[in-house]
Amino acid sequence: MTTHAASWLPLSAGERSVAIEVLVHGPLSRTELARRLDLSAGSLTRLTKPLIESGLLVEVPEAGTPAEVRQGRPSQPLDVVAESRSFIGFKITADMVYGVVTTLRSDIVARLDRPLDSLDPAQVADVLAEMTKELTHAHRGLAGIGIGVGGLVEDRAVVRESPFLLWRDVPLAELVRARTGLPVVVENDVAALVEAETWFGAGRGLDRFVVLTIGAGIGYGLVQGGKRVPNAEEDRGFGRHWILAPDGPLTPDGERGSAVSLLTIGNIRYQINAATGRDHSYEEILALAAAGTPGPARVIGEAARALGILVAHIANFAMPQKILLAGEGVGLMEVAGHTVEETVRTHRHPLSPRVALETKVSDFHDWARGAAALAIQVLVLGPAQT
Amino acid sequence: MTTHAASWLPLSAGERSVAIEVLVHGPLSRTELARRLDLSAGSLTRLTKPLIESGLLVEVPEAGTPAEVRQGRPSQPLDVVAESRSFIGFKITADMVYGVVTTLRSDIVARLDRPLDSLDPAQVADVLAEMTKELTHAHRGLAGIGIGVGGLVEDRAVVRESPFLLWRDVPLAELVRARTGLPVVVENDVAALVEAETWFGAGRGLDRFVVLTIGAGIGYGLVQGGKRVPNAEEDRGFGRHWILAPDGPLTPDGERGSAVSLLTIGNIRYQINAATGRDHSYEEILALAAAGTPGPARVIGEAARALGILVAHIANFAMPQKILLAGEGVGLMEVAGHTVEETVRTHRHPLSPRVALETKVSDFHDWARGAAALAIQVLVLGPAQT
DNA sequence: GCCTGTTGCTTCTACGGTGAAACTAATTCA
DNA sequence: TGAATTAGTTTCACCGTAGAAGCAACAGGC
Repeated sequence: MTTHAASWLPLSAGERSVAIEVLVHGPLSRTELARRLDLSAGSLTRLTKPLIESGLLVEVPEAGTPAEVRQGRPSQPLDVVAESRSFIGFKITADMVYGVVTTLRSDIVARLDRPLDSLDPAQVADVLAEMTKELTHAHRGLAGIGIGVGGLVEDRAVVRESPFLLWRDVPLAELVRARTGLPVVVENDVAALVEAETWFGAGRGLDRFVVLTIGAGIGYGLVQGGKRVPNAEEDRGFGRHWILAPDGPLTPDGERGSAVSLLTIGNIRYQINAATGRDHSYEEILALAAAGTPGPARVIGEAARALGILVAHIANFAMPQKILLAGEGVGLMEVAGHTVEETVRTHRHPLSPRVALETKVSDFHDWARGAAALAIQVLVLGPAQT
Repeated sequence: MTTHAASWLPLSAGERSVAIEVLVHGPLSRTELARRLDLSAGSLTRLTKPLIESGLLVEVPEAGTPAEVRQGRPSQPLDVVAESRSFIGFKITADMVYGVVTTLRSDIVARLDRPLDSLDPAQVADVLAEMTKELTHAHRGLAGIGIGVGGLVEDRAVVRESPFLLWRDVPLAELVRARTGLPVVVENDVAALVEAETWFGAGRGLDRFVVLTIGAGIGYGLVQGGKRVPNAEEDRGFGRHWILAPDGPLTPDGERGSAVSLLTIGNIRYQINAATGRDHSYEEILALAAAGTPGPARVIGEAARALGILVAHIANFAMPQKILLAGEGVGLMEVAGHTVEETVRTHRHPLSPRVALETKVSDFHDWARGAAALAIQVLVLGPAQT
């Protein structure tokens, strides 16, 4: 079970679609795969054989449902050998690198963080290489590295511009590849999270899907036809000009009443500080709001209504089958989720279906996991597609 | 050149893609087609041969550009014989039926309107059959009929519910087919317009495309991956709950400050009437606003700003490559287009690309043309796909 | 005028992926 | 124990495709 990643890379189109279907949708029998992919039973025997021989798939002993007793020969589900390959994901912030090791299924099996003393690209690459080395000891079969960075990334390799890291035109993928010898994929952090959720998370199998992240900034990712719509020009300037409440608060960052002003953690803290003169953490503010303290309750209430309007707009105009709210700043859903849902309702046609809204408070390891998922994609699909 | 539509219907997947490419993107040489469809030159010879033999395609004598002198054997462009088939499109309103005859290219070659005395389905079908008969005399090779109806349409055949026509569960396609013997496609009018624009109009060849219609109501059509996203549940209730100006006007129809209140023809006239006590036509109001008359100028200005916000939202969240404004109520673009564009800009990130906005004041014949285009699609693609 | 280079299209052939049908395998049920 | 049922395999014939070679039609240089 030692790795030689290239051995299963040259997959034919048919094999690839089988691999992806099993990878994303869990154990599936050949018959079920034939149904889903619209192929004949014979083709499935042919396509699965090399995948099993290469060790990517295995026959598993009939997934858990002995309750359902059916007549006839029992099916023989196939599953990916999730542990056969490992992937590393990094999320780089201004002062820390967060790292995870995941399986082929994008399950996190290890975490490792490291402070950043310098933002010099070479030194950052050194840190990543050291972390990789450390992780290699514990996890065999490392097949690739994914790196998520806030900023504009080109060709999944070069950081064209990152205001947070003060980088311009840094060939990060090459720097890390040279130090580790592993294939490296670099991507904008939001984009990576969106891809990961599309393949392995809330957006699994969906055609139209939106990820909205709230944290230090606002992130927006649109998926259609199972593919993320690229939006090269914007990167993370999202939400600065999405005016949700024309007479909303004025903050240091973002237009008056914009999504950024109303929803980002920094600006919510700023509003509380401006109103009370005291500095509170985001969690404290949520707790105060939940307890009914007037100031925080007002700010959080306003944020919830703004979020409701935002979600309604997304649902009305992009028509996704599901919207995922992610990031560190979606805690307000717990405190004011009902306000959000109510606001969504008033901004939607009564006959339109309820918006499938999923909330996932994510930490930096989730962002790192997103980057690792990208490495999985590239390895399975080959560098070309996606 | 007489018709037997079925003769070229059983197209293979390859032939169909060639037919569509030529149909939608004008005369193309075999080499150019090979490039676009990613096929070999040999395949193109094979695929085009039966299409030419069946009379769907012809070789045309090198399209107009003698300026461009290239070395080597000149290419031999192929084009559809647009006149080889005719299609009828109908748009049914509460008091009129608007009809057009189009070519395969969706060019209108004739128009014919008829008042409706009764809304009884059978009598309406009688009128349509009569009009069809009349049109048959002048235009040979009639291959199909498309019908656009405001309301909810199922399976492209049955009008499930139309508040305008007071219909429920009317099998209109069957009624008309039985009377004419021609294949009939029924569709919601906005959906038909969207399809037509996607194939033959502003959205030609685009992946992501939005049509926003303004008239008696608001219509919204989203196209992704070249396909219209179905939105069965809503039909034409669009925009009633899209709040664009929270303190906007209150009207008989639509929520306060909604797109419907601010933009539809009826509600703009209502606002002017409420303010001045006098009744004006939409065109008169636009003229008054253009002349600077305070009341109309204010209402139209407010409408333009609302439209700008709406367009910005669509651009921000659905990220289309182009937005088409259509319908009878887009005349305000001529009067206040700059206000719209300016408002769009302030609601978008400065680095995001300008929204490709196209305006097309359409009359009822354009709606009928949309329905005819649907008939073309169904005939070329076969009844299954789309 | 003629040769050459270039580009477009056609013909022919070998190949690979596909489904249909016949067959084997493993189970339930009577 | 055998019939019915469902899963998976093997074999084979069939297309659709690309690739190579060849033919066709033009421009440019001599």
